[in-house]
Amino acid sequence: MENKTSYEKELKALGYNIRFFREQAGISQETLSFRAGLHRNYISSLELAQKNPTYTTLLKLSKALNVSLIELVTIRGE
Amino acid sequence: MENKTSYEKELKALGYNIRFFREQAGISQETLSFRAGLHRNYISSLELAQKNPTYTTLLKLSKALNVSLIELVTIRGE
DNA sequence: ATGTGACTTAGAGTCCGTT
DNA sequence: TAACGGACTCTAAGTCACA
Repeated sequence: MENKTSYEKELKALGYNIRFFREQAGISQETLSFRAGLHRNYISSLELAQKNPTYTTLLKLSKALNVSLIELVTIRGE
Repeated sequence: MENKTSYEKELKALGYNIRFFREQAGISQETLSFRAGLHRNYISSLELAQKNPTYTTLLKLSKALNVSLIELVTIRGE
């Protein structure tokens, strides 16, 4: 992907949150990928902020992690 | 697109909200498209729930409409 | 168990014209 | 002004191999 200029901060926060909630749930990327119906490598890319997910993908992730969409996209620590 | 089964409801709510906040702001699809840096026809498709925007596109819309992302995706009236 | 690179294909997003 | 159509371009998203 590489969208270095626009919304880099938001994508990084999203990736950080996905990893945070996933580890809090004590599950691997692979397990999350099963639950969300996404590919394991794609989960990895999202956590590393290398991809820009679609709205429905955000919904899948929020459902699989059992957190609200707002929590998923919240920018923490600033 | 056509994703009739999954997240149809959420996409319709999003489209409805975009239109609602746009009309509340008293601006045309074209004006909104300028502000958001998106194409006029694409705004139309989103309002009609025919497209599934990316995360950064949601952010552009929320910024252009001057509403929070949460307000944009809230499912009302049920 | 996760990251990366290369590749493929479905769909996001643009642009044209017409209703 | 908005909806609709088709034809595009680019990237989201899926799959595989290997580190």
